[in-house]
Amino acid sequence: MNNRLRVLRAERAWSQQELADRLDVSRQSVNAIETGKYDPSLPLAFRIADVFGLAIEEIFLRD
Amino acid sequence: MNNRLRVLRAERAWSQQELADRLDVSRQSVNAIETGKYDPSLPLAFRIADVFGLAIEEIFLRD
DNA sequence: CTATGATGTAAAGTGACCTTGTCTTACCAG
DNA sequence: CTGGTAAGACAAGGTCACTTTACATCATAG
Repeated sequence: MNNRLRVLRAERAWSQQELADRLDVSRQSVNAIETGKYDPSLPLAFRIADVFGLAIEEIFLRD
Repeated sequence: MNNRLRVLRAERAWSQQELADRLDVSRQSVNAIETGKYDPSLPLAFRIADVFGLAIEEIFLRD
C-alpha cells in the first residue's frame, strides 16, 4: 500500500504538524504513514481524502 | 462509517462465506464489517472495492 | 552561540481489526 | 420427525494500527 501523502503535502507547503492538526491526529502518525510504517484506518483515509479534496484511490495506491 | 456491503452482496447472491473467500478473510470478518462492528483496514477496503468493481467511496460512506 | 521549527525514531500502552470456536435458525432429504 | 448442512450472529483471544511521550538531528534566524 503506497501513498502520495508527502507529495500532496509538499504541493500545499504544509508541515507534518499542520497536516496532523487538520486530520486531528498526532504529528508522529502523519510521519509514520508517510514513511510507510503502516496504513491509516479507513476513517482516517477518508479524512485525508477530504483534506486534499481527492478520492482515496488518488492518494493510496495498490502496490 | 456506514457501508453498503450487505446490499452489494445480496445483488450478487453471495453468502458471507463466498465473499470471505474472494477477499481471503474469515467469514466472521465479513459478518463483523456488515453488522458495523468495525471498519475494514485500508488494504481490505481496497480488496472489497476490487471484488465489487467499485470505488471505495461507492461502498463506504461517511456517516 | 542560542533558539526555534521541521522531521525522524523509539518504547510503551490502548483499542481496532481479524481470527477461531460456538451457537441459533432455517431448510431439505430421507 | 430426525440428521445434515448452509447462513448468519456472538464471544474471547491475539496481533498490530495508532497514540502518546520523549529524545535526537539538521537548518535557519536572531
